[in-house]
Amino acid sequence: MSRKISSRGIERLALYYRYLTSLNGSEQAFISSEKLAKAVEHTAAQVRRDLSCFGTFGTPGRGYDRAALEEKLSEILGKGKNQNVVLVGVGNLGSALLAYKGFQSQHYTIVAAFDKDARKIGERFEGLEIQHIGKLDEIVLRTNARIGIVSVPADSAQEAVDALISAGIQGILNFAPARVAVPEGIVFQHVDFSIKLDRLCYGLEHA
Amino acid sequence: MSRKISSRGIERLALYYRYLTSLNGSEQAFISSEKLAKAVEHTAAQVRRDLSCFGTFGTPGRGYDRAALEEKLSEILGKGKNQNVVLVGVGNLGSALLAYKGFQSQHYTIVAAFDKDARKIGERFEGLEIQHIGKLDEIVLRTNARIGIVSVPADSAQEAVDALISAGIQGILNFAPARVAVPEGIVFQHVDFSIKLDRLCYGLEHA
DNA sequence: CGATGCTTGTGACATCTGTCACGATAAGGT
DNA sequence: ACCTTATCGTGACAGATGTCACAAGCATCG
Repeated sequence: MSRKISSRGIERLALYYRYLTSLNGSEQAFISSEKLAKAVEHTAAQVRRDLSCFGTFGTPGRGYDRAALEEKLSEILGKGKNQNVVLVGVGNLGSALLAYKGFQSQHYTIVAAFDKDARKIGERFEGLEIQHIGKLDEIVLRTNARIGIVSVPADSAQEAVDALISAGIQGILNFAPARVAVPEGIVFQHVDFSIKLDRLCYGLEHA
Repeated sequence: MSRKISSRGIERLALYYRYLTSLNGSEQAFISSEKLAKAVEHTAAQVRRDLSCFGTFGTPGRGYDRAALEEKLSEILGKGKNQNVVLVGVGNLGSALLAYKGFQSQHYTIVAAFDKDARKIGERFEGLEIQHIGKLDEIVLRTNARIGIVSVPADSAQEAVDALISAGIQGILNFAPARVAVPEGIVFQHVDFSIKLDRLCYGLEHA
């Protein structure tokens, strides 16, 4: 309880959770901070510190109850209930994301896909019919989606974000390589491939 | 020159660079740390500090020479020459990455795509013929590619990474949601969608 | 039931990262 | 030539993040 979790700490929690689910069921009933640390490539102290931010659920001499910890992390990360997600921009990246199994497996369901290109409307991807962006409000309302994925080109990103927010979306995962302005209170995450590539390239130059 | 650049600092450099190229050519000949900061949503002091790590190329009273700064950043980031890139795993995500214009535009060229599924070999995507993973060594050698993109499922990630490294690849951009071991000296970057989604979800819960 | 061994939770410390504020410097006008 | 204005570069500071190391706690065994 001693300290506030760091922003990066939250991502580590998600890693811990992913690891725990990956050894699904059985195995050992308890897991030590040491083992957990090895699995996600961090230090044992780091793991304990992160977890201690949300209470004390380890037992000295044994470690953490695997199932209980998994459950607790699920709760902390807000994975208790399924999350409905809408996606805007069904280009190459958008359709890859629609098909990406990594999302579906973990409590996320993409319930609708939108585009503004009239030619795409009506096409089906992965069982979803692409809808016109104009129907966003109605569908967000009906599905109670709280999360929106933006996979449009850079120059349409702000427009897409604005539309999502005005439709009532509270969290946005942006894949467009552009800075966008979001009002206070909206949770925002940016995934930027090309910056990572540049980062890689820098590493190669300065080896 | 005063301080060593931070890891995040490098990503900011890439942002500065992206911004500078976005106002391609003309406009104003000079740009201040203030303007640059606004554009990428950081502070002016941050921008100056980041740039100062690589020398002193601003002029008090005027700012930074736009073209010179762009050139300098290009050099720092190792973008002077074109980089050949190979891609392993042509599933949904892989084909999206092949088509992703964001890469091609900035000094990166995907020169080959590999898969281990025999049914996919020979198919063409974006002008590239998908090759069997067995040809990796030969093609890396011929094209002088230094960077590899991994877009295989989680359980094949380590295998793909090992193959790339033994073929002589020096930098890896991994999209598979898995931890992989890489030897000392290999530059490694991980893009993890689902962790970002989890991060988002946490933000929604603890608003 | 006490001794032993393992592992947690956390105070204190170390390090990394970002911000502030100000002296220094260049350009342009008077 | 000097004053004004704009803006840089950076020392000093502040805050965030990660590591160390150890007292305290539970389990197990003889």
